[in-house]
Amino acid sequence: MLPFVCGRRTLPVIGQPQPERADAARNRRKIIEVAARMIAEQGADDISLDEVARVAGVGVGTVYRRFGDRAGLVLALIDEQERRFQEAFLAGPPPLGPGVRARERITAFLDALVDRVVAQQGLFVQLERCGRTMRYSGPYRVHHIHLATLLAEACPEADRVFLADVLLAPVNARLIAFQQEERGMTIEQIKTGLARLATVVTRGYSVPAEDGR
Amino acid sequence: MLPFVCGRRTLPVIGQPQPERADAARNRRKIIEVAARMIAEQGADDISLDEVARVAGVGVGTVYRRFGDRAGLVLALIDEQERRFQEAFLAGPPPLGPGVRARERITAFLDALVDRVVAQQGLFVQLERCGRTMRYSGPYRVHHIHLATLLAEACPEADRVFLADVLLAPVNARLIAFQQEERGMTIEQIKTGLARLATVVTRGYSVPAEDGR
DNA sequence: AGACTAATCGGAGAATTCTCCGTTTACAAG
DNA sequence: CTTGTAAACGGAGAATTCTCCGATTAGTCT
Repeated sequence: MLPFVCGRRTLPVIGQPQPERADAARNRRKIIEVAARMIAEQGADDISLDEVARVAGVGVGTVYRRFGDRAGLVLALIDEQERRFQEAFLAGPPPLGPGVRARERITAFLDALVDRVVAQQGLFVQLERCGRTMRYSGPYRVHHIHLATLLAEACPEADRVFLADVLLAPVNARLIAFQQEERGMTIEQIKTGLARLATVVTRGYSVPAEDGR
Repeated sequence: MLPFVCGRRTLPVIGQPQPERADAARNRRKIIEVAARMIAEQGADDISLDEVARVAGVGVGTVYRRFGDRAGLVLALIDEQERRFQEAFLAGPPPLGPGVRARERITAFLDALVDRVVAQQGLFVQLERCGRTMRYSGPYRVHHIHLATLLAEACPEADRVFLADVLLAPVNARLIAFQQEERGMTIEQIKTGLARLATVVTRGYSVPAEDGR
């Protein structure tokens, strides 16, 4: 799976990445368009790549050449909104962007991340269903680095790499769906819970644990 | 998927659950045996149910009749060890079983759960790959109730239902695999991190959050 | 323009998951 | 032992994901 395809283009052996050929770029755009429309109409499940290819007027091989596999296409669709989100928390207005203390930004980030996941819930669920490492590729790594950086500022004592994984773990498309459907929780309740968690954690890690661990 | 199959037997319309017919029980056992052996030999990925059926000497239809789908078979294999684990934390010796204060049991439980997931890591990963609600079925619910009960004792102020989800979220086969392979963490480090998290959280939730949330 | 080459195209087909349904079998009642 | 019937069997086949490779085309170099 995904032997050479990475992000937008095939990796060159060495040197400058060459642009995609015109027909390839056209097909990429067309496939993304069609897939996005079909998902908007009938949900992210039950989308067969065969059908996407047929509607887009290309062969199945082309879909797989462009995106590697199902997860690759899903990730491409996620990436569209992801870029905007990343800009918001990296350079947008506070409290999501810089300008306030780290603790506040952590809460704002988790809050926005919940919205982010809910906005493309079906796609995020698909991402987990697919290729095995996709869950922790691309967007996850960016979120992790960002959160770990904020944690370093909020509680320097903590193991920020592990703690960032911990805080990101509950912001999971399937868990959120489960909490909504089976526990009857609202998004607001989930956000509130995460905010309190972040407060407790950032505060708690500033003092050593009682058993020294 | 899984229209009638639930746990070990087909649901009767009403009244006492009837035992499986002899041939059905024999096939169930044989399929589980064969699947377990194949997984021990070649890993949990790359197990085709067609092949399991062929080796077990039954038709594919039988496999699906017994277990509903791939996830059902995976869950059945998980259940074998799960029962022992549940006995251990419900009625076994402390600190996993009863006899010490809740905080200690929470740490012991997370510790044991990590071992539990690692012991059948491939199967747990499969479980997430498969049917969409399987991740939060069976074992998860039991773990959640147990942890929520302990949390109620350790920090009565907290929203124990949500908090239990939060503490269970990082004990995830794929996340652990990712932390091991890509972050170079050891199981020991993960356990230590979770223990500290549990300490911080149970301690922190005993006092109200600063912003009142 | 013409030709060369490397990238791309596309669909047939392999592998896999799961469904359907005609046939067979267990087992309980007479 | 026979018979009735509900349950189980099993394999053909539908649907889907992904691979392979001969045919085609875009872009470049004379």
